[in-house]
Parts: sequence; structure tokens; C-alpha cells
Amino acid sequence: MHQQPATARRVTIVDVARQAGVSTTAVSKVLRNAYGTSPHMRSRVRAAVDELGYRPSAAARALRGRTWTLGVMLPDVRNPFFADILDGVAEHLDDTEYQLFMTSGCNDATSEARVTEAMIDHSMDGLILIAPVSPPAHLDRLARTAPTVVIGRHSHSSRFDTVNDDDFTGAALMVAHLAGLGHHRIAHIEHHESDRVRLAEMPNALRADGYRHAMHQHGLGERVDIASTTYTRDGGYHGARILLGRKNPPTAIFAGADVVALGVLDALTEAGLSAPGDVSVAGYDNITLAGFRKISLTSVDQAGHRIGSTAARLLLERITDPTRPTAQVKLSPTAVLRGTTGPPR
Amino acid sequence: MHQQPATARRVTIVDVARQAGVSTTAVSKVLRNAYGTSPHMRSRVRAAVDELGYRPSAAARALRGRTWTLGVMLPDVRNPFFADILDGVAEHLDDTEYQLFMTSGCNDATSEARVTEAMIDHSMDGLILIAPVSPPAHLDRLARTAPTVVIGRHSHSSRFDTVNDDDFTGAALMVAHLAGLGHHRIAHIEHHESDRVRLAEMPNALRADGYRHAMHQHGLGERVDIASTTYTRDGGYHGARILLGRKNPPTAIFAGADVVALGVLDALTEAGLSAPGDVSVAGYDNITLAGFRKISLTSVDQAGHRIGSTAARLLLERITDPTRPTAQVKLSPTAVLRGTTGPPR
DNA sequence: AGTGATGTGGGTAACGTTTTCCAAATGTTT
DNA sequence: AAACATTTGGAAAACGTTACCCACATCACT
Repeated sequence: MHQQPATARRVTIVDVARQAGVSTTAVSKVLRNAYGTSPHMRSRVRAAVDELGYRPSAAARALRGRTWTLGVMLPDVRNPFFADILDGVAEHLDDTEYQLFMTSGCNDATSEARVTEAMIDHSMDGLILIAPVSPPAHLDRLARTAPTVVIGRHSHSSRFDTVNDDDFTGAALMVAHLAGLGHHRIAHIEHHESDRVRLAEMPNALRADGYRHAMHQHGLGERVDIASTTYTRDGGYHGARILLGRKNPPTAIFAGADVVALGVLDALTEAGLSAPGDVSVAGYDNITLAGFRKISLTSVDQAGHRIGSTAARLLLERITDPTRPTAQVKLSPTAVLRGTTGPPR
Repeated sequence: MHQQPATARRVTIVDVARQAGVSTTAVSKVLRNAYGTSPHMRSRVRAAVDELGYRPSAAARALRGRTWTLGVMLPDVRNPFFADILDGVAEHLDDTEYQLFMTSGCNDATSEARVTEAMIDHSMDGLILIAPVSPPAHLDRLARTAPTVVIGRHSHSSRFDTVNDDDFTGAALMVAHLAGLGHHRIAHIEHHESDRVRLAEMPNALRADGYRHAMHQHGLGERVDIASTTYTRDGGYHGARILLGRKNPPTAIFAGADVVALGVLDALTEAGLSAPGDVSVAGYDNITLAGFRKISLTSVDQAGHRIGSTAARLLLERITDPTRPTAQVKLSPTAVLRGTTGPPR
């Protein structure tokens, strides 16, 4: 009996070259579809590769050429909206050689830096950053090191492309819907932001701006009422409790994200109130769960799938031509009306 | 004005060595806390590292030593249960040097192979596989190449550790709860499985077994009723419609996963039925959303967080000592009783 | 036959680390 | 003072690829 060794030696390009009776250069060329290979050589090399089950070491490749690896930074696996984006990215990459690696749990600039540096350390060929909070200088530096596309941040950099939903308009859409139903006391729950740059660039800030602006447009400028918490279910829960405790509580709550709206619904249920009977509730993102019948949440759809595939396309373009001018893509959101919004009582 | 170069040259160990006035060997030793460094040299090297902002290239490291990178394979970002596991893993890794990369969207053996190979190609130091469907031979081969821990699969391999919830017992817990409430027609929705090995190893199969066994234990062997679909919300929806269409529909539905239970609730709502009024509904996994008041789903909690941290611990142990005997950890589930279960009408 | 273009293949030097030596300096024991 | 052990630091060879060159053969055209 032949005992399996505890750890098998890796098959390298040298093994393939020997098996095929050619040089390692030749093997490398065939693998990369480079110039200077005859059909005969190609077939011999391919046969050797298959026979030995050879796989190029990404690590070794990284030292000279590309790794065929892309990195995606997610702020939070829990937010189901990011899954839609990921789907879009993955779909666009499906018939390419690229492999996707993700990181998650980056909620502050420090861990964001740590994670992005790690991707650079691995010589990833390109980066997709979702809703990064790092200062623009850091993002620029990053983009100078590796082709980068930023999702969910309205920056105008000459180094990286951006893909966004038109958050300002999206918020206005929802205010229009609620105002159209006859609501006057429409409140908003925002993700608190203090940094000046982020106030201008982050989707949450733009949604709040869009809300304010739309309220004025509808002659409800006096009624602007914002609870400033976070984009989490907890944030929604607390935001709702704040708003419901007002002297003149709102008849409609527009949450800046669906997860926030879930927290609002939770607070309502706890308080013995219902939506839309007592208070109308709307969210933003149109996560899959919003369509769930027991929830049936009115929301703003920002086509996560298309955001993802657009980002992937831009990234591949930028990898091919790092010098092409940067693009700022803004996709149009739509309002999805469901059961949690209705006329005020 | 000094124009920023389009792409900055990377700071390497050579730069650090020059700056500190020592050899690259010395720098390497300091960075790895290896033997043979004086306090004086250490401080000089550390200073140079900080000053230049040096970061070791994981790619270059991969060719000789370790990459300080671990890979996690997720079958599906959408299943919120995996987020709990990830949290556990991340927490355990927090005060180590290790960096986590994840891949997702592996629903068949082919894409699973592609993804795991990619991790090997990057010379990752260890792998955590969540609910892999590949044949044991492949998993063994993988584990021979890199230290591996498998979550959500009841294998007994001499190559890799496993961490699982006791799915058999968990299912029995829920059947006991429902039977205790007075239910007799307790149905189950399972994730369909045909492969013989997976029938013995996958959690979904064990949950179905546990259900069957417990039904017999409670003298309800005749009432065993299973809809065989998939562990998705759609699967739950269709499963419920199948079960509700029976001549003698069940008074309680035990879904093999919470996402499935959500689909069941959806189907009930659509049919104008309610839980627990018309039909009791229970799930498995105790995802965060189950505690959401508007859902309030009775479920089996399998402590995803602890599963994750245990897996991380085992992985680090195995990296340290690849020869130590493998462990099969089985954690005890608990039933979490909420609003969707009650006595039969 | 000579010239140049094109096709085909390989040799060799990187890439940025770690590892395995080895040498010199210093300390400790007899 | 000699002999030996320990500490401190470095030189050089990997690791597995790709990029840059160069050499040779073949072919088409003067």
C-alpha cells in the first residue's frame, strides 16, 4: 500500500514544462495566451496542465504579473442590500478569469485601512469599496496603488470611479409619495454624520438632504423632523421611540434604510401601534425582506444588482486602461409602494 | 509643485533595511519576532518601518513563509445565520495578526472547488468551510494542502476538524415542544438531499432524521409528513403550499431553517391563515430576524457565534500543530419559544 | 543569393520575502 | 588563559512566476 503523504508538494510550472518537454517560459505564455506559441505547443502544454492538475500560484504570480483576484470591501455582512450588489458583481465576473474575495466588518476608518492594506498586500488586481468612510486622501492613495471603484459614496476623484444611486432624488420620491397620501408630519431617521466631507458624500447624508429639500418643496419646511441615530435596526428602534415621544408625533416615518425601518416597525409593535393604521413607515434599499408579506415595507429601490454589475464593468475597464478618465455613474431609484404606507388617520 | 506619480513604488524590506542600517535578514527577523535580535536593533527596525510605512507583501511572503491570511467559504451571503458564525470567527481573530478573506456563492461542488482552489493558490494559512457539499475525498485533499476546519457538516476525517450544532437533538427539541403543545400533525420541510454521503453528514439531513426519530418517540410515527424542497424562502413558500394542500393538513410546520420558516409564514399570510392561530410555525437557526416583533418566530438556537469562535480556535491550533488529532465539536442547541407556536386550534 | 519580416521558442534576471547556514563577538566556566 | 556556549548579525539561496531579451528557422520579396 502506498501511504498518502501528509502534505503533497505543489505542482509547479517546472513540472508542467518537463512533462510537456518545453521551457517554463513556453508554459507561461500558453497560460496567459501570450504571443509566440504554436498550436502544437499549446496543445501539448494544455495536456500536461490537465494531466498534472497544475494550478498557477497566485502568490508567485503576484510578484511579477497579475493575480486575477479582485477584492470587495463590505461594511457589514448583515445588511442584506449588499448581497444584491455582490450578486451583480459576481454575475459580471462570471465568464472572466477573475476570482472575488470579500472582507467585512469595516465600520471605522481604522479597520477599513487595515482591510484595504491587506488587499494591496495580496496584490489584488482591483478593489471595489462599498460605502467606505475613510478620508478622500486615503481613498486616492489606495486608488493610486490599485484600480479602484467606489460604491455608495458621492466622491469626485480623478483616481477612482464611483457608482451610486441618486440618493437625493430617492429621498424626494418617498417624501412625494407620503405627502401625496396627505401626510404633513413626515419625519426622517438618519444615520448620524459629523465629518464635513462625509456630510457631502455619504448616501445617508444625501438622503437626509433630499428629505429636507423635498419637504420644503411640498411646503412642509416647518415640519422637518429628524431623529439622528444609526443605520441599524437598533437605530431605527430608538429613532422611532424618540419621534413618537414628540409633543406632535409624526404620522409618517421615512427611515433612511430598510433595516432602520424594521426597527421602527418593531418599536411600533411594542407600543401597540400599527403601520399604516397609526403611522406610515417607509424605508430605503428595497431589501428582499421588504417584499415579505408579513412586513410589506414601502421602500426606495436602488437596483443593487445593477450597481454591482456596473461597478464590476468599470473596474475591469480601469484595469485594462488605468489612465482613462474616471466616471461617476448615478443610477435612478424608484419608489416601491407596499403595505406600510397609507393615508394619515 | 511636485506632481504625484501615477503609481507609487512599493516600500520593500530592502528600503527598511537601508533606512535602519541593517540587513534584510535582520528586518525579517524583527518582523517575525524571530530569534537573534537585540533590543537595540529591534527599536531601530521598528522606527524605520513606521517612518516608511512599510507593509510586508503577502504575495512575497507566500513564497517562503506564511501569509497570515485565512479564508472562509460561505455558501450564501443571504443567509443571516452565517453572519453570526463570521462574527464569532472575527472576534477570535481580533487580537491576532490574521486577516480574513471570504468567498461566497458556492452552491455546488464545481464552484466550491473553484473557490477553495483559489484560496490555496493564494497560499492562505488556513481554511474554514461552511456547509461544504463537496465529496469527502475532495475535502480531505484540501485539508492535506492547508489546515482546514469544516463547519456544518458531520464528517469524521483524520485531516480536518469539524464544528457542528447537534442537529439531530435540535430537531427533536422542537418536535418535543410542538408535541407538548398538543400537536399531532407536525410536518417538516427539509432541504432535499439525494447524495448518500451528504444524507449522512449534512445538517439538513440530520434535522430531518431527528424529526422522524422524535416523531416516533412521541408515538406520532404515523404522522410523519415531510415536504422536500430547499433551504430558501422560496423553498419554504412552496413547501408550505404542498403541506397545506394535503387531505389532512398539518397543525404545525417545523421548517429546517429560519429562512424556510419565513417562506412558510409568507404562504400562510397569502392563504389568509395566521400563526399560531391556524398553524404553528417553527424554524431553525434563530437568526436575528426571528426575534423581530412582527415575526416572533419560534426557533432552535445553535449559537452561531460560538460555532464561529470555536472553529477559529481549532484552526489556529491546527496551524500551530498540523499533526494533532482532529476534533469533532458538537454544540448543544436550545429551543427559543416565541409567538409563532401555540396549542392547536 | 541576399535582405528583411515574421513566427517560434528559450535563457535569464527580476519580484520581495524567509530560511538556512555561518562568522564574529561576547559571556561563562574551568 | 583556555575552552566552550550563547548572542548577535549577515550572505546567499530558495520560493514560482513573468518580462525582457535574444537566437534560430522559415518565408517572401528583391
